[in-house]
Amino acid sequence: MTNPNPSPAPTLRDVAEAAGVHTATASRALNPNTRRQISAETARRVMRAAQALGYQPNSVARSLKTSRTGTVGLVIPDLTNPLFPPIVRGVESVLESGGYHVWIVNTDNDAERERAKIESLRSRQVEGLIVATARLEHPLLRQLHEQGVRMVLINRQVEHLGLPAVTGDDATGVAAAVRHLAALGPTGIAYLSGPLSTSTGRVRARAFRHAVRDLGLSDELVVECARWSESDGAAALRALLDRGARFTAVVAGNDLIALGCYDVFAERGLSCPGDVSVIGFNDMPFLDKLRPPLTTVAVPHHELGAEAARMLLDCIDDPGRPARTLLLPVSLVVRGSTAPPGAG
Amino acid sequence: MTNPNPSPAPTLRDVAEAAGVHTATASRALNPNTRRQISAETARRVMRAAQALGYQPNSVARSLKTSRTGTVGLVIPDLTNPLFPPIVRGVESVLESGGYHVWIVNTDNDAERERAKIESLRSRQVEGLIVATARLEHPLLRQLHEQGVRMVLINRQVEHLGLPAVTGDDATGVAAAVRHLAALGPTGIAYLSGPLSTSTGRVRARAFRHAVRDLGLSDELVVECARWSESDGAAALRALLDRGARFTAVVAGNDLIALGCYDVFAERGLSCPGDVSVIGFNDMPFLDKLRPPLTTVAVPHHELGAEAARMLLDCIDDPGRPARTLLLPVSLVVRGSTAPPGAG
DNA sequence: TTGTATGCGTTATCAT
DNA sequence: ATGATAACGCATACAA
Repeated sequence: MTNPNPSPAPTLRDVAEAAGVHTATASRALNPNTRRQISAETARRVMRAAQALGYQPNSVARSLKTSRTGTVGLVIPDLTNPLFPPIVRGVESVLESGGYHVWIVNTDNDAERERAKIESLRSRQVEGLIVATARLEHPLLRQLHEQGVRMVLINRQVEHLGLPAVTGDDATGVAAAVRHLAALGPTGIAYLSGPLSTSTGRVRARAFRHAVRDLGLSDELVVECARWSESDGAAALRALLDRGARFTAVVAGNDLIALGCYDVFAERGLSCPGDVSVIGFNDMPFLDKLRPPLTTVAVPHHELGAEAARMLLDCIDDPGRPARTLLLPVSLVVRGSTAPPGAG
Repeated sequence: MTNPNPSPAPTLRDVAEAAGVHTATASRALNPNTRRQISAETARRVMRAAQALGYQPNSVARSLKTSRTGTVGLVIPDLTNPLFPPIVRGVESVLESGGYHVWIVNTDNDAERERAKIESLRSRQVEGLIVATARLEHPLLRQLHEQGVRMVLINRQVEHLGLPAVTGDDATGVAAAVRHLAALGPTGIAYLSGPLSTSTGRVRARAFRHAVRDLGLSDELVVECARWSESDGAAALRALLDRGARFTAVVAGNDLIALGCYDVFAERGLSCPGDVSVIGFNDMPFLDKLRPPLTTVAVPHHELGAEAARMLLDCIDDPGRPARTLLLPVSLVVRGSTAPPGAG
């Protein structure tokens, strides 16, 4: 049953010999596009031989010959962040129907690892890249762009680079969050920002300042988190509390940062939403089952991935086409973590 | 800035010409293993030329020549299940330090998609497979095994196939869960099983029956879920309640099924753990923030992935080595979803 | 319709 | 130490 020493995989040559034709003929018979050049009879013979031998074309050889691999790379900062798997699925759903295969790599938010992984993707001749790790300053992406690498950014952008990108409408989402909190009653609103080295962090933070100022509120209560993580969110909120800031509502840069607030509430004996309301960003799975259920801004992650994939296919088909930025609509999802101050 | 028509990537030949040597010499100079055959002087010249041209070796061509791709495939049923990303990370961490790259594919729990993806991986000449989609009856995996494909199963096994596998110690975990519930007081315990077409489903269900029988309790309260999902878990619990079953505790086949129970509790006005205790399996992220925090059995997913990767490396190094099954220890994590009947 | 010949970019086996 | 040559498996321009 076990077969430690399998016979080598059959090649096109084996098929051709079995069918009594030349490899060129076999190649044409096996390829749907060229099959019509071949008599139906020989085509059948070849295909039968291939079937019998269990022939599977060697994509490596084919790619070398055609200089087309039919693969694109997808660069993700952290697959364990629930935000990204739906993006992956969206990307795959479109690219697969376009005949492409997706090579997912994880960078762990590490620039050196990112460099190595992208280098590996390129050496494997991917035909394009979908990148979710962009920072505002990103020499590597800049360089790739200058080298003519087909590339679409997702969720985040690079400054002054004119790269095609698909993101959620962060500014509108943050504004909606702030308005929702303000409508609950007079209040001070704090903002726990994601890293300002990313466009997402920067855009949301700026939108927060604008939104609170428009309402005549203070825009001073802002703390930056070093990473988009629970622990950094917790640290930021602790810092805010420790400096004696007065507020009854928190907007978090994303859901993970909001979850960090939950930890601090427990530590400090604060009730949410009674003492402090919190609002997240992304609407990652299972937020409705938290204590309390987290109010958040829903971003259509699957669609984000799908649209980015479509854009990449367009880039590959027509390299000269101008770069577009697509902003997908977001929506406020009100749950139990926001309420009028002093209520519940 | 934009470069729609980039110059073609430099090849080894370009480097050789620039350095004034033959391609063979350039190849040897650039490869750390063969560099010592070359004079230090020419090696330097070649490497400098490569640097200057921005040369990157073409892995496709190299793979064709060496018949080694340095890649392995990782077959995942559903990346959006929070259980799998940590496994992916574990696999990657080991394989990368072994010089391999991981190609992740998502099957969406669909057999046809699985077949297509694995075929694609094979045509791309992956050197081995780590498979997390196994069913007890799995003709495709059986066939691959007979063809001598190097393969390690993770989390689930195939019946009667003697494939190397790494899983959590499900039976011990379920037994611990049942004992925990029994210790809380006299009670009827129900079991919401995962699909019995998977080894994980089968092993856990059997362990449940044994555990309750050992305690002199009924083993009749078992319902099978068609999939490992929240909605199927909810449906199973509804079915149990609708047939008037009497129980004060539920063991769920995994955490998602347990989350489905939360939905039904809300629908039917049941309090957890007051009316019914629930216990999950896996300890996926964020369970501690649920209402109530979910008691569960923690499985070391990262380690699962890492060990499977080590096993695969062993299989590749020594194809003749006998298949081993590795059972990693699990641990009960008691949180708020379990309590003595009628309490809190 | 089919066969012949060539080359994709690289490495390995010969020579020298 | 380096160069010449061939070959990996396949697809295609060209010839027949």
